[in-house]
Amino acid sequence: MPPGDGRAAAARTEAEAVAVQRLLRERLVRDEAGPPADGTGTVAGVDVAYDDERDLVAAAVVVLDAGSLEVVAEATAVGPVPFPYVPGLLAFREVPAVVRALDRLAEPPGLVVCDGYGLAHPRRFGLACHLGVVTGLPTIGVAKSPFTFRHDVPGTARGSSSPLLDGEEEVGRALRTRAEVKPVFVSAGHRVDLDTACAHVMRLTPHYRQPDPIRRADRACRDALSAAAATGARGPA
DNA sequence: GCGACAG
DNA sequence: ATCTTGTCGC
Repeated sequence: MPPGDGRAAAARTEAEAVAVQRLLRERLVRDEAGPPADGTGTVAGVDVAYDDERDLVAAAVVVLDAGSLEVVAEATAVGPVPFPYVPGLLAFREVPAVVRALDRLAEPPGLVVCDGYGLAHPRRFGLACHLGVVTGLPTIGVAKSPFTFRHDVPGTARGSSSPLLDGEEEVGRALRTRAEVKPVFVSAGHRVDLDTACAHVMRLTPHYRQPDPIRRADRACRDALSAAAATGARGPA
């Protein structure tokens, strides 16, 4: 499917969503290393906030220069909530608004960092994989909890990691981005391998546990949601 | 069947 | 995700 064709990934029921995942998964590219984590190019963070009372979802994309980590572009999108929260089907709730926000950028980012999982998923097709296949962009997932997977506690030094395991299979990595602080859970998405994903996450976490682009996107989508809720509007004026 | 379960 | 004060530490 062509990049930006978000509607092709829509679903109304859980069974339909699972079927869509299985179809989209065939388009997942796993044999590319991904953009080098050497400070060149741009990296975007995406995140979404909800107001279920008002049936509003707000997505934000914040694009940073990969070297300086300064913001070079930003976009948001607001709309109705398209799908309930179902573990394993988060993408159907988040991806449509994120795709609309990405479409508003003048230039596509070199890498997209998602707040959630990629291959670390019951059907190996988490949010980051889904967004990557739908947009064609390289993606990785960075989650704050281990979901259903197990892992040994990594060393306490920044940069220590241990495999995130589904049985014997390494589906991601518990990566300590700050000494003495809970690790984050990194997994590959589309067109990026796990080692490269972890290297990017290290570069993107000079100060905090979570990658800078994610933190900025988190703030931006909350702001966009507040503005939309106050106005009663579903788009910028 | 029951519980656990990214955001 | 979201509801929410103070508190500890750099």
